[in-house]
Amino acid sequence: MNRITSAEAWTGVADCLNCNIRQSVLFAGLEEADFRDLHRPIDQLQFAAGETVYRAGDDGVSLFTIRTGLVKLTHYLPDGSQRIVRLLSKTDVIGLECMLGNVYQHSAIALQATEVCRLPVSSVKRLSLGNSRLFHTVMAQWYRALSDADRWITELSTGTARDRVIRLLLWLSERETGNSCSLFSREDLGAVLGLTTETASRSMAELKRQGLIREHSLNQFSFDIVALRRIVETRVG
Amino acid sequence: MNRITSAEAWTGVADCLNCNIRQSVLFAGLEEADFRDLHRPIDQLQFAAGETVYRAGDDGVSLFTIRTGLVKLTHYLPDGSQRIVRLLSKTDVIGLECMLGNVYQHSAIALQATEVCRLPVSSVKRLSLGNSRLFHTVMAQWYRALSDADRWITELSTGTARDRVIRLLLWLSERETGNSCSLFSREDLGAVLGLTTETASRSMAELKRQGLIREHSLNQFSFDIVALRRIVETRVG
DNA sequence: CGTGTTTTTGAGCCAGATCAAGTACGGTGG
DNA sequence: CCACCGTACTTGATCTGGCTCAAAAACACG
Repeated sequence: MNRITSAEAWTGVADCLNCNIRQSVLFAGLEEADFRDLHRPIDQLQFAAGETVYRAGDDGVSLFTIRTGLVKLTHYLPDGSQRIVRLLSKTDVIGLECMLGNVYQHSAIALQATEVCRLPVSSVKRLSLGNSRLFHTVMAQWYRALSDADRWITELSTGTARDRVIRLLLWLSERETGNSCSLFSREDLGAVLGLTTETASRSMAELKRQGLIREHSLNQFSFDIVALRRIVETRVG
Repeated sequence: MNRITSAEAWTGVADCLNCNIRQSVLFAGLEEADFRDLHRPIDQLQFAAGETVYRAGDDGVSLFTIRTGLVKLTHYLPDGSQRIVRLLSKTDVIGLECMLGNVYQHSAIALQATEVCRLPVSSVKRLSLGNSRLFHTVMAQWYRALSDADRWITELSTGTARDRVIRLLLWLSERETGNSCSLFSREDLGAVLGLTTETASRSMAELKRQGLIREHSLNQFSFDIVALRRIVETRVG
């Protein structure tokens, strides 16, 4: 297997000790000595929107920490359609499952330009046993993934199409700065929310018409977070 | 806090070394010496259907390994209704989140008569750091919870009401012996599948009428697993 | 500037929600 | 033992949000 496949761009060897998002990242708890222990360097890679980080069933030899961007994990259904089971962004780890199994459980595809650090599973396994802080960080990543999955079920798979769209916009805005977010294709939007592409499109159009969201450039939206939150939280009351 | 609350029955101190489901359980990897290390004994508790194991927001001081039975994790929505986010059974661990946070994230309620072992979080934390097998087992539990959540999204929150019901029946039969399962109230059924109670009821009635499932006693169903599987897997083709 | 792709919009239909009765069941008390 | 009651389940009638099928519009790209 080549280090640099057609679908990715190697952008350098990571300098973890001086990482600018280090405090929130998997290797936060490591000491200089630990890094000397790593036999292979940590590579930084870059993916354009639409490029594949890994495919379900691939040999799981690496974990990835997302530095910037947005990645979808998809599960393909027997009929060929996809259901997106998670969206991951800054400081999330993908591929954690290969600390246990041998292969990736989902396909991971970038939805925006995305930068990641690639970590060898073997090193993470070895180091996390002795290092209580890394152990804790790894477990925190599991917890985070599970919490996200719970939110996915309660917020993005429940309620009307309109509400689901709003909750997703709010969710996206949490991981960006300010009251805006950048969205992706209507097809992916539908696959996230368990709706058809048409319904996803209609819901967006409706929100735009009502002035609840504004699109200043292609798929770049801004909105009044408080107002939107009020809409989806006010049920009965 | 009392060791035995009104909603639970203490049934003895667990003898983990001779546990009959030990190979599949959290403390599988522990040695005799480790058990001597535990300051408090491991209690076994029993819950009747409908009783609460813990509530969302409670202080998370214990993990529970399920020995027999079925437990729902629910998330209450602002309007007072519930959405069930996971169903757990034999060898599953609930309350894992309190290895990181301080409180339980969901309410855990028994759907059937349920036996559990109660493990002090502090011990699991302490032991899992030094013991590579326990570390691995704990992580495997996270993985399992996450895989279940993924199935929940793709199988139980997607497709027609009928298909969802069938997938749930198949899911339940996996964790029981043979081609049968015991079900629970229609209200909970709806909360699992994201459907109304009425639709859940109608779907069950329809399956009965079509002879695809048989109810030999109250909420005890048997069916042809292969036939049901064919129904939900055959989409397009 | 034409061609393929994605998004939007329209019209009609249907699955599931809602509202409303009716029925079965388990428990309780006379 | 039976009448009564509360709860859960079932069934019916109607309504509607989202799906389906189809076409137009906007856009991306060579």
